[in-house]
Amino acid sequence: MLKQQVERQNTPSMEDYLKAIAMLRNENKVARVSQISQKLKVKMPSVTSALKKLSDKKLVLHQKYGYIELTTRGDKVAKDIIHRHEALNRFFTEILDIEKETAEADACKIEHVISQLSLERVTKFIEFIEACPPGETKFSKKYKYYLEHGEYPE
Amino acid sequence: MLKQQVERQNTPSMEDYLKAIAMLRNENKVARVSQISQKLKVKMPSVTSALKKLSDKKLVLHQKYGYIELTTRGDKVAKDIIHRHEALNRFFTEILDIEKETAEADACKIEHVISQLSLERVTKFIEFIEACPPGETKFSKKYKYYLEHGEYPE
DNA sequence: AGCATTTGTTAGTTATGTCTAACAATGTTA
DNA sequence: TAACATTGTTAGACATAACTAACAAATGCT
Repeated sequence: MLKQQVERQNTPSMEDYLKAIAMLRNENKVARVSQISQKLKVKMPSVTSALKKLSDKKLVLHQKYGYIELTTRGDKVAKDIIHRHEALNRFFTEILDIEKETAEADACKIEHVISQLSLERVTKFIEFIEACPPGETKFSKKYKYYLEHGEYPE
Repeated sequence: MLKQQVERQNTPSMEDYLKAIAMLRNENKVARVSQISQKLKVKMPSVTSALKKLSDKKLVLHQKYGYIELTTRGDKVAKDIIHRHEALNRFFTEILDIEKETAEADACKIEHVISQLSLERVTKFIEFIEACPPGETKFSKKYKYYLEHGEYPE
């Protein structure tokens, strides 16, 4: 799988910028400084300086007043983060039954720090729970019952 | 429960120091600068300056060249972090079957960023899995089978 | 007691990553 | 096209949290 190559010389902040750029590109076709600024809730000069850093690291293409694009490498990193985010988000909402906003917020933090291995296991765990065979009541259903009543369903 | 009072005006770094002090106190009776330094893998001047900050915030008691103690407030914060750590660690090792070192490392990161709500749900989830009624094979066993064989046990 | 070692502190540097204020380029529109 | 608004950049400040080098206190040993 070789995901190691993609990992952890990037700070959480850098990862957030890459993720934002990738998401804006999908939504709007182009990423602009103002939009990244809005999405990440930082001021524009922070974006400019982050872009400089990411350019130096060959993760984005950007020249003064110009459009912003991810390099192939940047895109790989962004996709990896988005993937981590989605796995965690699913785990929190679908398995732990956590409300959307909290799940989002937690995924946004944890995606930057969780190890590849744990993420893979989380993914497998979701698969496992969803793959529950027809005869049995889904674990998630049982868990939700347990959450409400404090004991196993009959 | 009022755990909110205890949360998130403390940086990850501060939380690490408080945790280390609490743990050393339990192991050794006294926390010393050199030991905190070793445990957190930072140099001693970093510890000194962190202690100054924590003193200002009334989380530790410390005077020059003297012993280091947690205040009541500091102790509460430390206990909360240790509790988060333990819950996450159990989840990773017992539920996801992740190896000790990775589980530890991930818990150490995630304990600083996970929300109270998600942590509570993780705890409940562990309870739920362990509380599996006598008749049924434990979920964790089934999951481990699934991990190895890629499909549900018969 | 006196010297050496260990432990702790101070001062000052560095790296991130944010911010504000001021300026510059771009775009819009009358 | 000139004026204005929006967008982006630069310069410089600030906070956090680490570091090294140099010094000071405490401890241990003979």
